[in-house]
Amino acid sequence: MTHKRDREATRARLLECARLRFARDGYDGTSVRDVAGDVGVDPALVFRYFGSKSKLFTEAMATSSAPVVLPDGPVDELPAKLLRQLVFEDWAEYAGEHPLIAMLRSASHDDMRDRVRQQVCDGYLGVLQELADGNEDADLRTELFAAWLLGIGILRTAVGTPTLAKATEADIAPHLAAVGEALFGRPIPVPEVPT
Amino acid sequence: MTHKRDREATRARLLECARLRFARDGYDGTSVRDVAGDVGVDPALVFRYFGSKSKLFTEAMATSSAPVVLPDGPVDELPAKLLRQLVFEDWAEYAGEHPLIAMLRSASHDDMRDRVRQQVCDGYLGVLQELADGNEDADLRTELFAAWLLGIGILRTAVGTPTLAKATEADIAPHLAAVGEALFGRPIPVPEVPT
DNA sequence: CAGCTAAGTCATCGATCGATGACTTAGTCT
DNA sequence: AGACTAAGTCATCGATCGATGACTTAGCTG
Repeated sequence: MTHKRDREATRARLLECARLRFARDGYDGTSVRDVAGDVGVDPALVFRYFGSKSKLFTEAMATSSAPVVLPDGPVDELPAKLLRQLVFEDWAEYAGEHPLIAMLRSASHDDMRDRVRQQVCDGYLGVLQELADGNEDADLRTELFAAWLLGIGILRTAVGTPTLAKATEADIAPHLAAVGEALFGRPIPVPEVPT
Repeated sequence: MTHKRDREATRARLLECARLRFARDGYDGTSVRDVAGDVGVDPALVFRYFGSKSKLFTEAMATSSAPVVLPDGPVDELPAKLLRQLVFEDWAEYAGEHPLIAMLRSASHDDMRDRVRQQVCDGYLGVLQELADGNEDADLRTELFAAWLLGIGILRTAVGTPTLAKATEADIAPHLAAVGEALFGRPIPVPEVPT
């Protein structure tokens, strides 16, 4: 029965609470004292463990027990999987929203902006690109589709538009198929929604 | 030749600089001292004129010499007009972005969130709704289209995705027509782009 | 010029924030 | 038990922020 004082456990709890705060209130809206208070620990400990608020943010966004993993599988099913992950998955560790959308709350800082762009470009645009193969303007079509998914997520949670906020995956699925086909010129199957 | 000291002129300059700062750096990222400094005036004057930082923000976002005016005209042309206004118009007074997107930078505050939602719902969704007439899920289709426009704007300027950031209105126009038709089941004319 | 009014300034307060370094306490090992 | 180490705390600094109230000065009028 060792460790009531457990460095790694405390560190992990700090990261967990930091994730929630940063996702919900943004970088500026979250103080180190807030995070430390959630854990019930002295604020100075945060600096001992992470060095600075900025490094705490970086590590909190990078590490998660439910990490963001890009979907794979047949290309035709990617749009539906991305919709599910970006819009409908309940990212409990990030206050309910997808980490990317949560991170946009802190995007008034240039380095956060860069981080979001890099994540979008290197991640989501890459897996979508295959869908646009064979079309001219393939890159543009890809980004336009990504813009749609991102916009849906933002309108749903960050803005809180009435109909979209209540919409289910099954409600949106047929329109996903229609828009996907319009952009990529190939049939996009309606995802199976678990009932 | 009266008035080197002109209350209304100074007020107007304060509002102008506040708009730029708030749009570029967000609410938290902008200090009253910043705005006063831009105008070359004492920070205390800001409180004398506007009462509080929050009221300064409200008035700065509400008043503009280039006010946001919802497009009208034939419904078929609305999507193209909205795309132009939301994504391609250079809102110089708001640091280049549409006021709505600029305002999203301050959306970590709940009242800002409410303001954005109200503007979207009462404004843009209203003028778009007519396009979805006759479809089932009319409200949902409308919001999905609005989400697309918003997402394009955000990906273009706030995130800075490479292809979209360089895309012109003429590049996007054909895809606008395709997606619009997919969502609304009616032909959406490609907008005439001035050359 | 005198004097009034309004535009603008100065000094300052209280709170909060990120950050630092010295200190205290809990847990383990001999 | 006593000492050593690492986990956590305390006191505090310096900067910044929003906000307030008393003060100064510019500009018009008689």
